[in-house]
Amino acid sequence: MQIGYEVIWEFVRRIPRGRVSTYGQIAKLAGLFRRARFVGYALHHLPPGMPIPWHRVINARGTISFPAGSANYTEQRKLLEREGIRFIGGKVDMKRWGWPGPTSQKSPGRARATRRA
DNA sequence: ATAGTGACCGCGT
DNA sequence: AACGCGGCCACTA
Repeated sequence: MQIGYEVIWEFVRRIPRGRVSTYGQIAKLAGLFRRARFVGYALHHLPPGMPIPWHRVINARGTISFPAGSANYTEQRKLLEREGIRFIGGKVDMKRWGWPGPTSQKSPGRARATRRA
């Protein structure tokens, strides 16, 4: 259970504040192409107190993977909204808050003329 | 060693 | 848009 998780945590740590990534994307960045589930496992085994922004990782559908209403769900959503991420119908607009990748680090919100109100 | 279970994903109804 | 299904793979019983 040692090796492997740390690599994933490292990438999760790079997700900028106010943005979100997906299990699949993190897996891809870490060189684990089809292993999104492994990323979920890595976060599940994340030691308490570790300075890793685990809450910035959600699933590809733009929703939180915990059961709605569960303590974990509430916690993760609170942390994300605290960073300015908005939920619409329980979903996050990945076009707007999705993290492009390690190279790009633009700030959301002010962004594009995606004439969203 | 086999079978079941997940903080998943993407494609086809 | 919501659901179902198969693919993935580490971990546990």
